[in-house]
Amino acid sequence: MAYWLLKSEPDAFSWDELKKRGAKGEPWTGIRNHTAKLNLMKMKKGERGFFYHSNVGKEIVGICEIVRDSYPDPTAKTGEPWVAVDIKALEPMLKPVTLADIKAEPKLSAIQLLKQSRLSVPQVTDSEWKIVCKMGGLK
DNA sequence: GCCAACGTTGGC
DNA sequence: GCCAACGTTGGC
Repeated sequence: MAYWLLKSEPDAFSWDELKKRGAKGEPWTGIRNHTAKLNLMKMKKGERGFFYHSNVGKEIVGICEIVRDSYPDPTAKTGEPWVAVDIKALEPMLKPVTLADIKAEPKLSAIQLLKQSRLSVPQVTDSEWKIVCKMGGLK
């Protein structure tokens, strides 16, 4: 079981909007970066990710679940290699975990979110996942 | 194949 | 609004 972090600017697509999609979820399209694409391709149905609001908020607001393995991104031009997955909202953080919180936690100093701040789909390790869940008030 | 120029992302 | 990081493009 791998864990992920999905960045979204809430002005473009927020956690609340994802929640409104319900169990059907939402296609996660528009990734145009090869590192992020490789991560999308590794995602398997049933795996989980943190939903992070970039720019506005800068905090992890909830947990989402991958509900469909990667498939060709319908918003890509023909012949382009980009892929998408579908995700749905699983549960909100009881307390959002901010970027400042993450930076202030020594155990999270190696998290890819901090190491590669521009990567829109970084991976999260098992131990990082547990720490952030705890910080967010979840078991 | 190198590297300068440029564009984009995202934190501050 | 600025700037650092970094990916991409294009000239050589």
